[in-house]
Amino acid sequence: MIDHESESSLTRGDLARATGCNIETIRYYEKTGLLPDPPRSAAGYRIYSAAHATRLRFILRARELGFSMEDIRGLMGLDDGAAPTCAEVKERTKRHLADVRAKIADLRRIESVLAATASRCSGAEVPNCPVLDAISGN
Amino acid sequence: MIDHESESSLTRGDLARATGCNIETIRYYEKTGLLPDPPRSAAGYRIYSAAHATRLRFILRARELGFSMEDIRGLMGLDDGAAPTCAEVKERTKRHLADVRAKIADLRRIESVLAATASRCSGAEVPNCPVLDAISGN
DNA sequence: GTAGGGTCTGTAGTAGCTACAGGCTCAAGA
DNA sequence: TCTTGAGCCTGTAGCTACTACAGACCCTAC
Repeated sequence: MIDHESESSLTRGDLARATGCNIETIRYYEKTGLLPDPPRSAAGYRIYSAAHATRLRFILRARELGFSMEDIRGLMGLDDGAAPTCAEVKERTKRHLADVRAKIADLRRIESVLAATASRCSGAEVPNCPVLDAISGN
Repeated sequence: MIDHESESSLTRGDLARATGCNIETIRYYEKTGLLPDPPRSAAGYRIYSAAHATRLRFILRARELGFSMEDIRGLMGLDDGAAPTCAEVKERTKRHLADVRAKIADLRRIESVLAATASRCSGAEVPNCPVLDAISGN
């Protein structure tokens, strides 16, 4: 059906394998507009090009860096139709970086509480559990 | 309807105010079994006791520490019907602590990439954006 | 009596996927 | 040529942990 000799003509499965992305995720990104609807074969099969693969890799990398789909839409200029300026990208990145740092701070606080209470715990079959007490606020 | 002079007879709104928990969240916790179904007044209004408030505070504190609802169910002995031993609690806490540390490590990796790329970004209206290049893998 | 708040139920929405069911299509082997 | 199995198609439901309604009921105070 699809010419597999041409390197830039991919089925959904091909694209999934080429990018390591779950095949259902690709459909999801299309549904939400992160990926454009690809052209179809006569039988209705999606036909992806190398450009789709490049764009999907961008999305996946941005997701690895913790950007939300909303952020990614912005980074790709899908929110207002125009490619964002470098200044806009920097602004978005800085906002995201601040979020990441806030999350790290939260988790560190949690970590220290957990580590402290777990270390006080004998692990024996005693009635008083320091972990449960700590959660209860005793 | 409900005797507000007795300190351990609360409506859903009372309980929400007393614990700082969203009123809808209380219903959600009941639906999922984290909180027991309270008795009802003649008109069908829920009547909570001080025990409910204590239990809800435990749940909220555990959530603050990042425990999942599944974890909390375990900590309260709702998964197998019996209160967990101290050893079981310690084990759960250690597993959760490992998760938290893994998340911190992830976020730190993300943070360093974001900080490095953002700092390379001029913020000018130039065509080449170091952030987008970094995401693209260039 | 009535106005206002509170409460009740059920349902739908959020993010970011993931996992089917049931049907169609395609390529390869007998 | 027929069949078999893999792949693709669509729509829908599930996940976590909530949150936000609508529309009906109830309770209290004036």
